[in-house]
Amino acid sequence: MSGMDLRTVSRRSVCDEVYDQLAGNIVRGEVAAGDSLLSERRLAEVLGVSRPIVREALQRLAIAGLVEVRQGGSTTVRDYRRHAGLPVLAQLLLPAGSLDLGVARSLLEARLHIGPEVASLAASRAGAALERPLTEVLSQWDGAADPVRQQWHALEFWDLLVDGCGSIVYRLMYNSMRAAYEPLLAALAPTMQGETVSARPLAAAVVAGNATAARSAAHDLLAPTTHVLLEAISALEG
Amino acid sequence: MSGMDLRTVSRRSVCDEVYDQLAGNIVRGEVAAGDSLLSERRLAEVLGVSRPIVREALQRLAIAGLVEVRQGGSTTVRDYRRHAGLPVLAQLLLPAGSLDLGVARSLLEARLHIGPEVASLAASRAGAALERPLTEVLSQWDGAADPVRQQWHALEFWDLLVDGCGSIVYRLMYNSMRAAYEPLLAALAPTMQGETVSARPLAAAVVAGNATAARSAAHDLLAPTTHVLLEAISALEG
DNA sequence: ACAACCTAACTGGTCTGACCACTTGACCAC
DNA sequence: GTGGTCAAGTGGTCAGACCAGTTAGGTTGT
Repeated sequence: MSGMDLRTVSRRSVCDEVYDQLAGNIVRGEVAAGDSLLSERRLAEVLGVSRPIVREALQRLAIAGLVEVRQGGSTTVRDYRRHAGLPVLAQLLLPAGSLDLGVARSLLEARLHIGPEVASLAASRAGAALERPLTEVLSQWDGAADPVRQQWHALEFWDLLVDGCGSIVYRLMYNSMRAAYEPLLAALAPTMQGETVSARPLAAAVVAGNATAARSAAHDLLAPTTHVLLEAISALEG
Repeated sequence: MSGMDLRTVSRRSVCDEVYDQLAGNIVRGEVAAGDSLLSERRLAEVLGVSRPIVREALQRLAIAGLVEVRQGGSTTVRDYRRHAGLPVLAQLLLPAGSLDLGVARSLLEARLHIGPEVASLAASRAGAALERPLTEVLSQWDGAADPVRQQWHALEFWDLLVDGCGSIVYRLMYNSMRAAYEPLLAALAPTMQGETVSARPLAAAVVAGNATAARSAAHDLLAPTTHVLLEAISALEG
């Protein structure tokens, strides 16, 4: 049994499919901002689904900020750079199955800037209260066999820090950024492996309640892999 | 005509109403994470709308990360702290018409930490290219009669900086944070008025391409109002 | 020619009722 | 216990209809 490596089956509904197709066309720029979408009835016909399903997908696009729906008029594409929320990052990072390098760079930069702040806040606000959960996650992290499993524990580690920093804004940011990152996790796990050894000093600083030490420890953890990946991106861009 | 102060009529659809009711119940904690929602048919009956409308609202809740829908099983409430994206901030900041002070504090802190970074990046990446648009917005900002109009120009000012920083992540964060802030804009405008005088030095540093000066200028702009508001929040909390 | 009006043909918004696919839990046989 | 079976309830999808708002083009009056 232990070697079977099962995972939950993906159960994509028709609505998911429609949403992904439309969202993909928008973020890949195949329809420009201001353009009108086909009418709901036409879309239903073209996609071979019923109109309620098209509408459900359009509702999702609308609250994501990718389209604007007006009764009587046609549904138009919005400029996602101006109106979309952070969760759209996931679509932008992997627009057509391949990584968008500019988006990836932007994500790495933000991580490097916000991560240390989160660690600092967690140290001053949660401090010793994080001792037990952090050591628990750290031991699992060290014990993890392959880099992918390590990465999952790394995310859980940051999850604790983000909770500890007591900021709902950083919490929600983390959720959106994590959701964008997870599809890449397996591919990036080997590179990220270097962060493992720096986690203990960070945890120690946080538990000690030393905000400045936590900030710099977090920077020390994030900076090396950040720079490696940024250089790799520069190289790929030519 | 000039004194009529018209605004676009709000045209709330039934679906919007259902969404707001359900989202409000969730973020106000009136239903706990893990609880099951009523079935779609029951909700339709209770709310007096048709099932397709209930479904559209549920789709929106689902991609917002507030509920989880599973075919065959019941729709359950998720822990928004763990799964919701940044746009939910808008609902959390004004959950029942009155401000949530903890969320507001968190938002102010994040603004103070990220704003200077955005200014710094804009200085090093856009620099002189921002001269014309920034001076234009600044003149409008100064010329604005009342504090509310000033705030709208202030947002436009930051809009330019966020564009100039060349980071899609900060751009999307800004969109979500701005959307949460806008309903409060009128109430906070008098307090924010103090930021007006600090905008010119910030613009000058950015246009000069001086990243460190831009960072500190942005901090000088944001810090005073941030501290005033944080103290006001502390006072209100007792 | 021009302006105002009006109508027809779109658009999205909502409803109804039906059927399918899936999950759950209870019951039953082994 | 273990596994099979089944019924009830859930979400997933569909079809077709009608309401409500927008838009464009034609009509009318001047």
